[in-house]
Amino acid sequence: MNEKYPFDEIEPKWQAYWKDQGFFKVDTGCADRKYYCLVMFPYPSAALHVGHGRNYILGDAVARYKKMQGFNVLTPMGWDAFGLPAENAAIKTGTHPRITTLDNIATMKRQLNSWGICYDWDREVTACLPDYYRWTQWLFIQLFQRGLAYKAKAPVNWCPSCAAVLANEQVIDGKCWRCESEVREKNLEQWFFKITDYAQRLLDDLAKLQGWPDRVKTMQQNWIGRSEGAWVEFPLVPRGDGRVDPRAVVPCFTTRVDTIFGCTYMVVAPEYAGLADMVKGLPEESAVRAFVAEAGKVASADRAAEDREKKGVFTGRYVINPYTGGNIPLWVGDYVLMSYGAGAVMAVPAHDTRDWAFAKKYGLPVKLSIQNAEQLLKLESMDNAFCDDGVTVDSGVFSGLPSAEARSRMTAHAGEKRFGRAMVQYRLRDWLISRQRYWGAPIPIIYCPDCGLVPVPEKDLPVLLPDDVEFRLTGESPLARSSDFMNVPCPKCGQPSRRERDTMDTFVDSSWYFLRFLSPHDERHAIDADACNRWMPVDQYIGGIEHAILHLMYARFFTKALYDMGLIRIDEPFAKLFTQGMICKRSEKDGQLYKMSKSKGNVVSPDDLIRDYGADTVRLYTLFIGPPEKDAEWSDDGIEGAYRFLRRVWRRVYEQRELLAASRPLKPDQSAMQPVERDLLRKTHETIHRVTQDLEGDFHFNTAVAQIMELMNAVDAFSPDGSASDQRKAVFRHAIETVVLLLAPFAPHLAEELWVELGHPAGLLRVAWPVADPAALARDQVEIVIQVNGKLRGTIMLAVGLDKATVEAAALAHPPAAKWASREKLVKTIFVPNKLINLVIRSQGLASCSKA
RNA sequence: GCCUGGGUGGCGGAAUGGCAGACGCAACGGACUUAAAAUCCGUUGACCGCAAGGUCAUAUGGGUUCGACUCCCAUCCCAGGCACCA
Repeated sequence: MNEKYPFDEIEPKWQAYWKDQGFFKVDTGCADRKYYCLVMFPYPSAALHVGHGRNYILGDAVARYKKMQGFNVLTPMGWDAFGLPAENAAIKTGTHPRITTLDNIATMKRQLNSWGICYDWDREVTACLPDYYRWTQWLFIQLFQRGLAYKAKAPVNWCPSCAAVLANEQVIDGKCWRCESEVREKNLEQWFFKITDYAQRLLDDLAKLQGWPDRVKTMQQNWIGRSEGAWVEFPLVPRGDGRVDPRAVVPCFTTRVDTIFGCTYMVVAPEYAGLADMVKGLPEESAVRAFVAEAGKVASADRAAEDREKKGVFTGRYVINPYTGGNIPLWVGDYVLMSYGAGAVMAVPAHDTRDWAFAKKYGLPVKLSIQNAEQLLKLESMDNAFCDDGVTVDSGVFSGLPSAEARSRMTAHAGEKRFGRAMVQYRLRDWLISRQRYWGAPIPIIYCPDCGLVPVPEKDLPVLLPDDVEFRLTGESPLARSSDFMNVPCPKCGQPSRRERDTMDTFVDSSWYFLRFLSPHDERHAIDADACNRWMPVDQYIGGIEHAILHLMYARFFTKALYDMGLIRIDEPFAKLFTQGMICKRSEKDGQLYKMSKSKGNVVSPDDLIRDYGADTVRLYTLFIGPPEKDAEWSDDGIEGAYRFLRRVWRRVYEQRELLAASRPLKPDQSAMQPVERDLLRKTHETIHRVTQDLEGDFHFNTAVAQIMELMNAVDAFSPDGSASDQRKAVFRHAIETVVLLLAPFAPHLAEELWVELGHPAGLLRVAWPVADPAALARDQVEIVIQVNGKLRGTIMLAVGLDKATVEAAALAHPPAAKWASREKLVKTIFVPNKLINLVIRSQGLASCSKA
């Protein structure tokens, strides 16, 4: 050992040691004290920056802490390795995505290792390799066979830049989640997963997720968007020319059936299926057609903008309000969405802001059907709709009812008269999973002219990606141009057929990988049910908030679907979820704070930092930077502080090496201790207690590290010399050993090295996490805060456990407090044992005033 | 508009009813050094005061309480989610 802190020597040494010792190898046959710690597996984009590092460092610290607590810790890692960036690179450079992806994986794996992050690499899974995507395809077929995967023509989100469709969850503010291009609507035949079948369970089971942050649950709840209401059918008034309508009713969904007596017109979406038939041959037909054509040209994102002026035209048709029997005009309007409810709305301008605006614009009638209990509504003086609940008026037999009651009675009435019923609608749409791209798992379906859609038989899986493709951006899957791939006999009848050309959304790959980690090399099954039932759910899942809806909802859906298939016996995959904040850095260009990204030019490479300061410093600073659930700003100065601290710990052990070697472990005899020794012993155990609490709570690594720094400050202040008593040396040694143990999850290399220097056998992960000794925590004197009228006026040291009267007397004898108290009349005293005494005083004059 | 969070020194942040600013960074002063780096010691919320000490201070304004960063009400601002979803 020497004075210099040789991180560059010790770090590779211990990394090799952990690997050789197989510290994180797990036998999933046994699940005693199991702890499945999982960090979201990354897309192998290129190289990691320190912002990415936060997840892995958090996860590694948790895994090491749990390991030291004696848990059987499973921490696997893999690669979400299919995806567009690699294919886009191939279009530019011609290099096959497999090559760039595997290269990137090698780089990132090296970086994770150099960070000292330990995984059970024997369980590594790589989504783009056939031994994984074979099972992704198998799972697709299981979903297909249960009707949970289907093909349908529908208006879908098309990203022109990615030349592929997107799921609803992947459109953020009308833009592609990956490249931020404006998304366009296209009517295409695509593959969907029927996640809407699970809407209610996905919503209900959020209640089971006690270990999830509320905001993630709220986001999923909003996304699922359940609303209760009624389905009401409005009969079409037969047309005058004798033609018969194919469908005689126009149904709509409403959450406000209580307002229906105020419904003065009805509006259908421009895409409404029966619209062309309804207007055929009418004088209004050409105007309706022109309107529909015009609405189709506007991007759906623009149409959805709330401040956009609503437009519409009269269809020439009328419908009958089934409650009033009255005729009301049927309009077509661009503010009605085809994709929600029935694609039609009953318009109640008096009680709906949007209908109000539309009615005012086109001069449609407005009728009150709800009164406000607090303030009488008058149509003449209203300048907007009244949208709150109230009491029904002018509503026939339903008049005079509170809104809630009116809704239930009126819905029941619709049921009796068979023109409607209660209904629940969800905002959630089915998950669009086909992609017109190469670098994904091929959808294992064959189109036979006679048999139709035929799933690829299990024995023929995987459907391998062909190599004879050219990477071009055409909007059609490159697979379509591989004749070897496309042409295949029908598995059922043998006649020439064609394969599905699209590949699956990469979110399918990540929807089940946490199960595959439990049997990564199983060549006969996708999932090992026994291992899953023993080891699932994941005890602690760690990842970014950006997946609050996307990955985290898809994975929940998959788990539930697999549960229903009887493949596993758990129906929620992640017991606890931790979403860490992003690490940002100020851009040198504009001084603004941005998430680290290559395009912003504000990335910090871990490679340089590990070279200059060592992995432990980078880890410690990353944990210390702030509360882990919040975003944080990377500071180059901050890392110096972490480095200084670790070097100080190293130097202290080095400087005191002889004394440390000479000190015997002593049963601390507190009665014989001097106060400074007693204080350091107490500080040591307080630190153990608080660090453990911080880790057991919400991973407050920042305060945990601060506690250890405080203990180290106390150790430095203590600094015994060679002539110190055995007792003193032992207390010192105990404190510094505790620093080393507590640092083990955070700065593991340094901790391992110093542990050996302190004369212990190698292998800190086998050492039990320290437990605070209550006897050491005890104190015989406490500092009591003296307040006068709630203001701090001094502190005194007193024996522990004194009663109120004694403390009050001591406080009154304390000069500064006595000065304040003596002037006035003592009214009462508030006493918090061992903590505080508050003397409440009133001036004589004031006291008499208040009596008067 | 609705739903979540949040607003504390020069900076990152601590404290969830009981000493506001732990810990770290930066800054300043000092020691060591030919010098620098590193290290060590000290100061550091604002204001008044020679000092003892005092006053103010946790977005703003009220309230509850012996006592409020913490609880309640209102307002402003910031971030995230949802949003023409009937």
